[in-house]
Amino acid sequence: MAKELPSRKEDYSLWYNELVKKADLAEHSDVRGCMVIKPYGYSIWEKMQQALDTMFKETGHVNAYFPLFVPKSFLAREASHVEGFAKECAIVTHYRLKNAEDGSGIIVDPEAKLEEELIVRPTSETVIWSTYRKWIQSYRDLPLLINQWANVVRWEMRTRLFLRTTEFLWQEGHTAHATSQEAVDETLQMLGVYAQFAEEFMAMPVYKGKKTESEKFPGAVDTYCIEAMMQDGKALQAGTSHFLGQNFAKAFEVQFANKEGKLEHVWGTSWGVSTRLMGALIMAHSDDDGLVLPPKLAPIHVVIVPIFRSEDELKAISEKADQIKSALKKSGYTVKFDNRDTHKPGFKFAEYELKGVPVRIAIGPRDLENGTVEVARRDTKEKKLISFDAIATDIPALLEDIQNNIYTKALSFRKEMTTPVDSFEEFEKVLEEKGGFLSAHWDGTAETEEKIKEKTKATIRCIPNDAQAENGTCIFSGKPSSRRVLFARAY
RNA sequence: CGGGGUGUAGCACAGUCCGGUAGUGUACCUGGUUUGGGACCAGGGGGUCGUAGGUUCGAAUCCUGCCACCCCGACCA
Repeated sequence: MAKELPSRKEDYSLWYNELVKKADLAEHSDVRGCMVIKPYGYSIWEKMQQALDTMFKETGHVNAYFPLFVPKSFLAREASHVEGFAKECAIVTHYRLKNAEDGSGIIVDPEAKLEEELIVRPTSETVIWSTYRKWIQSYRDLPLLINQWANVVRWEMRTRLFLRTTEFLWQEGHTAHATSQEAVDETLQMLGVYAQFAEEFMAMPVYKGKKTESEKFPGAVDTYCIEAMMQDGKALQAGTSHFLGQNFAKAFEVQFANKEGKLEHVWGTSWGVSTRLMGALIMAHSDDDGLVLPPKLAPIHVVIVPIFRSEDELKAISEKADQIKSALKKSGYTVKFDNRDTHKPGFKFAEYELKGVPVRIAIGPRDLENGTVEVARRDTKEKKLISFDAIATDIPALLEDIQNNIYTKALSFRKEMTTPVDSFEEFEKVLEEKGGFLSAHWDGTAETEEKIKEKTKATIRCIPNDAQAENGTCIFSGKPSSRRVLFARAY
């Protein structure tokens, strides 16, 4: 049929692309590398935003908004930062168009060249730290705990819906502190917030850890991340939290007077998650029938599909549906009653499965007679009849069960896909045959990391925060190592 | 930026080798019959064939330039 998806096992990329389009989440736009997030996809992103925003506020942060444009000179102030982002910047050079004199159309007016080019922000550290300079004078101004919801542009060579687009939506937190310890604590706190969000809301287990020197954020002292496992055995970096040390404070001369009246540079952090989380959500749970949404992020929790032959039947069913709707609304659930008579029930069943609605209730003449409804859950596709009176208690319990079930499923999948390996032969073999995370000893050098990447395309995803001390030898160089790190091929 | 591929109706594609004025499926519209897992029948509307130029009586088709997108690398949230 028209909306059938390709098999997930056969071609994961194709399956992913088709699912994103057919479930009405997003599509490629006519603009290079950019994406249109469609209303249904955006409503899921809004649920994510809400949950995250609440968590940010609970940890003392407030929202603000900073400019889209970064003067070129700002970017240049932090050496490693500019080096990291220089290759992928969109640059505004002119501010006016005009009609071509030969009538060939609209051209850039060469007279309107900017004296200093403006970079479309790839991230906002530079704009924000140049502002913080004005805001921070004394220890009394600290800590400064600000988050921004924004769009950023990174001119990537190759793009993929949600995972890597030229423009993407995200949140970026930027904080300033009086002491190093406080900034480190903040960095780890926000990493914890991300991990909690991924696990509790997205039902997606993540490893928390630290990036290696070569993988860390340009301008950071330390980069921490959460890493998730996708169903095809590739890892996905789902969020990052950076301890910036005094790097940006020094670059932008942000100093404060401490209690002794001495000037000190402030300590910074930044942390972000993006619409990439949408890609993670899709790839963590969905199947060949379409999207599988965790109830906590589903824009529609329950859809009611009526099965009817006549107007009278529809009317009787509608009454029941309204009762269900208001009962579940009281418990905070969103219910959709799809009473369209332009589509058959079978079509609707398939459509809501494609869109990942966690619970479907079907009501037909038989149910009206027996005082029942048919309840189908999206995650396992199980169907059962329950009595009409049980809905108000059974459905909330079912939704909770779905949330737990998909988390448990993802967790056991990740466990299965995390393999300790002790030799390079084994490393290559497991990577090729099974994929997933490989827990292995590494000598700590960038050279070894790079060579393994060259040979296998696997990178060190992180040094897990909870890695236990364990003496071993590096799988590649044979040199001594004191703990295992996580390798994987990644998106 | 290197290597490969594709641009034809909203979407998916055929037609291109061998030039003769636009097709199929699906979606859409109308009418009817249907409705417990993606309905069926009949009728209908919709296309500057990516773009600019060239060859020709005649170009979706041949030639040249340009543009866009996709896949594989390098880069990355």
